[in-house]
Amino acid sequence: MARPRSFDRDHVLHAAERQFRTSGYNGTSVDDISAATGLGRGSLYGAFDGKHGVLLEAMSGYFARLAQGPRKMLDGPDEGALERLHAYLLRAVHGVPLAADVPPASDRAGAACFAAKMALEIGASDPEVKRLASECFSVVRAAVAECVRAAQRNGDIDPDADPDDLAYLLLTIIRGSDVVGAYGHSPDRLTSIAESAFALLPRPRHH
Amino acid sequence: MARPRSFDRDHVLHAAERQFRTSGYNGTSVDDISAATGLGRGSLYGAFDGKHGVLLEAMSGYFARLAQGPRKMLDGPDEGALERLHAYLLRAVHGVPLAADVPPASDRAGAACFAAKMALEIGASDPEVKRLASECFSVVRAAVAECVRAAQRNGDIDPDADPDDLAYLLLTIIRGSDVVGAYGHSPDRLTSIAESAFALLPRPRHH
DNA sequence: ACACTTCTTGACAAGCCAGTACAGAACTGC
DNA sequence: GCAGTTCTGTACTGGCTTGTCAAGAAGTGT
Repeated sequence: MARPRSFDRDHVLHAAERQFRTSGYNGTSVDDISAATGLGRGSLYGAFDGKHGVLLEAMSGYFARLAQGPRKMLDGPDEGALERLHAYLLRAVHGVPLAADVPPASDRAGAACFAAKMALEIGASDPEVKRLASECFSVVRAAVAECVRAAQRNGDIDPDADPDDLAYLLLTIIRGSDVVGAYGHSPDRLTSIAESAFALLPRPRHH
Repeated sequence: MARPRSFDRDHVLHAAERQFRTSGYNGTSVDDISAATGLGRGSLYGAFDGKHGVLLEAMSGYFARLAQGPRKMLDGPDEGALERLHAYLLRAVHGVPLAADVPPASDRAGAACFAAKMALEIGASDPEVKRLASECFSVVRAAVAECVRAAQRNGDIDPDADPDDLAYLLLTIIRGSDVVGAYGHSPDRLTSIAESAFALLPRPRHH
């Protein structure tokens, strides 16, 4: 029995995320968010709780989206696990797509992990941002570890290797490609990094 | 024939770097720099050129320091090259020390690559910062690649492996440990990541 | 059709920030 | 000791930023 919101919450959060991504947290003003989303100041403070609230909700939305990606690409039967890991790695080094778009190769910096970027900028003084970023990393790491275990069950990865160690290493490579890839290196180089990492995975010793 | 400066330039730049590291570029005001360095506004604008000038000079100083690290640890005869690479990797994942201090394990986030952090925050709109960061990456990558080549000459790494590919991969892991290590993971985990990466390096096939 | 609730818009005030200007201090060289 | 030059500290200004407030618009349910 009241006036409904005239904007799509997710759409607004996407626009805000894009703005935070390009200008950083401290680099974007409320007016910037207002311009990017089309919302007035009052609406922003009513629906969210100002700049910081927008960030937190945008990061939560990002987390929900991010969590789905690896699971959809990595979960599955043991048989194709290694191939799924391969495909995921190749895609992950090129960044996380903002929405359903394809990751644009021309703007690798803009496709860097949103959580990582925010955590690096303000995580030291913002425990909530820090926690959200940790969760983002954990969900990827867990999915990768599970896929490694599946590949081990299928005899494609050395069963003596610690799947958690490998998952940490792969996560580190993926995050590293955000910063290495963003500045000065071509998409081809990123692909080559992913291929090198994949080729180095410990294969089972031949009987 | 004039009054000399009463402060040590490098000392000031170190303090400014520390401030930029903890608060980010947009998160630190000129007054913050003033408080951190002890210099007044006038001196800051006279010696450097305001906030941006301080950042650029701090990054240049960082670059000079950074460039020395890998060279001192990695350059040398072919014989110990693999061991030197091992030692460097183990140290690099724990961050870059600010000065001659030991890298404090309790503040891995603060020991992240200064250039990478600044580039991620403002590199998209600041070509000079972007360029300085790229140079930082290049100097590390070149030193690592040279060490890989030395290890190959000594028969410790598969001669068929592309040393540049490996160097890119190792650089990516080192940069990734900045963000992965900073949030939620213990120093032991970082060591384990470095050991895993080292163990996966392609060894020469036995004759 | 009406009353009620919520949303939206624009404006406002208090505070912060970067950069400048000016006055005084300190040091050098003669 | 003095003139000249540079450094140092502080006050000031114009602009930007954040968060709030009040007035009007837009639906909802009866």
